[in-house]
Amino acid sequence: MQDILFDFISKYISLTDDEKNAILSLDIFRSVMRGTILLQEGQKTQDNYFVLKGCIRKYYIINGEEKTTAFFTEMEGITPQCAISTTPSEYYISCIEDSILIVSNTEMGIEVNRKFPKFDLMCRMLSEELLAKQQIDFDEFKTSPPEQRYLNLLQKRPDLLQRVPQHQLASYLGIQPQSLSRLRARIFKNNKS
Amino acid sequence: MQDILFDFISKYISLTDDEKNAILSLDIFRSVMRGTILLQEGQKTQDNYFVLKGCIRKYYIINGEEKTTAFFTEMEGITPQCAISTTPSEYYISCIEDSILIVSNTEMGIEVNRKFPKFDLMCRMLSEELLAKQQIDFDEFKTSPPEQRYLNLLQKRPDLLQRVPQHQLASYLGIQPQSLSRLRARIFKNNKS
DNA sequence: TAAATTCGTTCACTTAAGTTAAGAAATTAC
DNA sequence: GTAATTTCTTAACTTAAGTGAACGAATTTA
Repeated sequence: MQDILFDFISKYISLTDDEKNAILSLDIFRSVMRGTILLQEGQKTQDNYFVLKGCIRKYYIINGEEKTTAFFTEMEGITPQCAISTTPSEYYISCIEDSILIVSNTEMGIEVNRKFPKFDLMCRMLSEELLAKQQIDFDEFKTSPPEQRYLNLLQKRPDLLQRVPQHQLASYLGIQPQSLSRLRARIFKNNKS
Repeated sequence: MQDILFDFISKYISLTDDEKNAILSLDIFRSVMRGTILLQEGQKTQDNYFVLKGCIRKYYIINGEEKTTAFFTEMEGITPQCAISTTPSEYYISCIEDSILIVSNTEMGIEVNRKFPKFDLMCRMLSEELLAKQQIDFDEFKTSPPEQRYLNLLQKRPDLLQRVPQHQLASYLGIQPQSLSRLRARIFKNNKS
C-alpha cells in the first residue's frame, strides 16, 4: 500500500530511504468506510485528502438538494478551501467506496517541507498540473451541452460511470437525474438506428 | 504604471530597490491594441500574460463558432497550457480593450527565480490562490442554471457586463447570445411586475 | 426474510434553451 | 458622413432540460 504512494511520488521526485521512513512515521494512512463523511458544511479542518484506493466525493447541499461537483479516485487529492482560508467549509466530502486515504494536514506539510525541501517542488508541480487540468475541464464543461458532457465523461473517465451512482453523476454533469436517464436512453436509441 | 505592478507584488512579498530594478530591466511591459491576437490555435508560445490595465479574452473556435471561456482584467494573468506542456495551443487569446500587459516567458521566470528566490514564493501563492478561486467558480457554474449564472456574474464582476460584448459574455455563461438576450429581458420583466 | 428506503426509469407537462431568420441599433471602415 | 459590418434584440419554432409523480428494481435495515 505504501508502495502505491511511493510509486506515485517517484513520478515527481526521488526519495531516499530516510525520506520514505520520515513519511511513514507520520502515520498518515487511513482506511475509511464507504459512507463516511470526512468533512461537513460549516466545519473547519486542516486536513487534506489523497486517495490511494477508492473514491471520495465533494458535494454541496443547496435548497436541500445534494449537488455533487467532484469525484476523486486513485492518485487524486483534494485540499479543502477551508484548510487554506480557515473559513468554515461550504461543502461536504464523503466516501463513496471503502477507501484507503492519505490524510495529511497543513502543519505536517510544513514540517515535512522543512526537513525535505524537495517536497516543496513536488507540491508545486502537483498544483500546477492540477490547475492546468482543471482549466481544461472547466473550458470543456462550458463549451459543451449536457449530452456532450456525458459523452466526454464516457471517454475520459469511463470508470466513474461504473462506480458512481447515477444521480450523483447527474449533478456532476450539471443536470437532474431524470434528464441523465432520458439522455442516456436518447443516445442509446440513436446509436441503434 | 510600474507602480501598479509593485503595488500588486507587495501584497505577497516585499521587494528591495535592487529587485525592482532587476524586474524593470527585463523590459516586460507591453502596450497592446484592442483586437490584437496574442495567441492563436495551433501556435506554440512560452509567453505568459498578466493584465495591468485592460482586458484580454481566451476563446476556442469550435465548429466555426467562438466559445469564450475566460476574461482577464486588471491584476489577473494567464499562463497558457501550451507554455507548460509545449503542445500547440487549443485556443486563442486576444485583447478586447487597449491594454497594458506584462508579457513574461518561462526562461525569464527561471532567471528571476534563480536571482531572487522569494519570487518563487509569490508564484506559488498566486497559483494556489488561483486554483482555489477557480475551483469555487467551477462549482458555482455547475450548480447553477444559466439565469443564476448571469445573476452571479452581475454580483461578482459587474464591470465585465459593461466592458465585454454581449455575445462573448453569452458563451462565457455557456449559452447562445439569443438566450442571454431573452434571459435578460425575462429578468427585467419579472423585476418590474 | 420482510419491510423500508433508495435508486433508476418512464411519462406527462412546463419551462427554458437552441436554431433560424429578420430587422434595428451600434460600431467600424472608408 | 455614409456604407459596411458587427452586435443586439425579437419572434416563431424545435429540441431538450426541469418538475412532479408513479412504479419497479435494487439495496439497505431491522
